Amino acid sequence: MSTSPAAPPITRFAPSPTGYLHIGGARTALFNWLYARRFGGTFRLRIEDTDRQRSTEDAIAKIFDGLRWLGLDWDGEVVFQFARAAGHAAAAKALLEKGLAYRCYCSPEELTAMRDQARAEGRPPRYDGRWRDRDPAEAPPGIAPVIRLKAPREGETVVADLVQGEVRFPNSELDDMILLRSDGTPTYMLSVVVDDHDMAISHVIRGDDHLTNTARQIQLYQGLGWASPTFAHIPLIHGPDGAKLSKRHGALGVEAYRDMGYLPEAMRNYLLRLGWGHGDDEIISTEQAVAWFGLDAVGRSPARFDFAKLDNLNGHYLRDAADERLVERVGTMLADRTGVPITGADAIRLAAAMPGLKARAKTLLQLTDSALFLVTRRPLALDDKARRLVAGGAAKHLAEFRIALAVLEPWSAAGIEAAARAFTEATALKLGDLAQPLRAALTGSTVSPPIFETAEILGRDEVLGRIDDVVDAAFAPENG
RNA sequence: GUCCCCAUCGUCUAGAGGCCUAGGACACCAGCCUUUCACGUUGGUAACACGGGUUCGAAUCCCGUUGGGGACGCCA
Repeated sequence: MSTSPAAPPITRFAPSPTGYLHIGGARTALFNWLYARRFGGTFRLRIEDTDRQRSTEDAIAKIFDGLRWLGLDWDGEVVFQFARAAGHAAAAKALLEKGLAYRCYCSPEELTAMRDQARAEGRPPRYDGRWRDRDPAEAPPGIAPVIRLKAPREGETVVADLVQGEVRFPNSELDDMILLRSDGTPTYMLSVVVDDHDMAISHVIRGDDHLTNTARQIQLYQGLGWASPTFAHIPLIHGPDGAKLSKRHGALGVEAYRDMGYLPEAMRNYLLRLGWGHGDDEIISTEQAVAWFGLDAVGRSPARFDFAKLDNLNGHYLRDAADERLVERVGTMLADRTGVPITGADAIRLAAAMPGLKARAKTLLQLTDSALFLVTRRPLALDDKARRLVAGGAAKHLAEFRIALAVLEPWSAAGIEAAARAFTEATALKLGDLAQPLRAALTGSTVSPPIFETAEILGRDEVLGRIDDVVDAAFAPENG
């Protein structure tokens, strides 16, 4: 059934630290992590920081944070690619000595002109190999050369991909790529190949935007005389508009999802289902995913990112989450919101209300919103719908019901409910006629956890006070 | 433009020639439950892009068309 590797696989996630860890990268990391964990292998992290201009410390920190938040732990030390530049250059030199690479003295301007002209003439924009067989003696003075791979011009290069199948590229389509820049630093193409080889990476699982690169990289492996790793190119995640989700195009960093109140386990489940499936299963725990994951079930078509489904999954995991964990998160968020730390009676109320609250929220943000009334100081500001509910006769009923509440013993949800039912029976009201205004008075809203339970949690003094606030406002002279 | 990839409900997907009058999930609509909302539950709307083959038989295989996406940097 599931194709298992001959030996424990070694996978890697190799982001470039030029921004945050975006959602597509997160999924790539997840798949690599899952594959390694599934087959008892190793999952490594390599920071591809060879672009010194654009790599930043901040971006590196964000990648670490993002992976940690997602719970994707890596094995061994993080490899920083730039630190290995000398080794990359050595590989290029070796190729040069074998006659499989050459110096090219074209200036960047010359190359741009070459590409522009090709495009203008409807030809593919590629380097024409003008220095491939030219005598280095003809080199113009004062120009530092780049080193290019002398790639085969005949035949084809085939990528045997675990997801995409066998993909063939005519070698005529692949030009002589640059290995070493004129300043002697290695390019991405050279670095990945050398590093993946040196790190003994067995499976390269990455976005399929790298598929064409793979053909070139295979040429490099061949030139270096190394065996290629196994490749698996997973389809990209697209935005709602169907275009590639990238840093430049609407992709959010994982920390944005964290801040929007999504749980890491929900993210993992959602990302897993984008491009991978296991029959009709939808809710898949990470443990289950580790047991089931395989590259043969990865689809080949791109998927669009859909917040509605993420919300649904997050709601599920929220309901599943331990109350203490949610209390801690929501407590912090409430404190940020109100500027007052959640302690004492507020903390007790929040903890008591959590089971009822979490059943109704899709995100931690919503959960925080819905918990706000618990820690808000009187008098509460009622929203429009709530205000309408306590207008007129309802306030009178509340005032009357308050009398019963004031002497109710013991103070419990069941007791309050019994009192409410007795009250409505005696006054020929429907339970909702009392419960809804009560909800409005106690929570300032028309939506909340079960109101009798909520009343118990709030405590008698607070409940009576909140009722008084509403009743007083209703009967204040200026309000008629 | 050239090369490469993709194509099942709005979205994520199941489907590896007959089990498909195409299944599930999200979203949406209606009902039930109910003190509100949510959960849960019942039912509903909704898809094999198109055209040719191959075959007794095609969502599944082949070709083409169309549509979408990706790659074409001294970025990664």
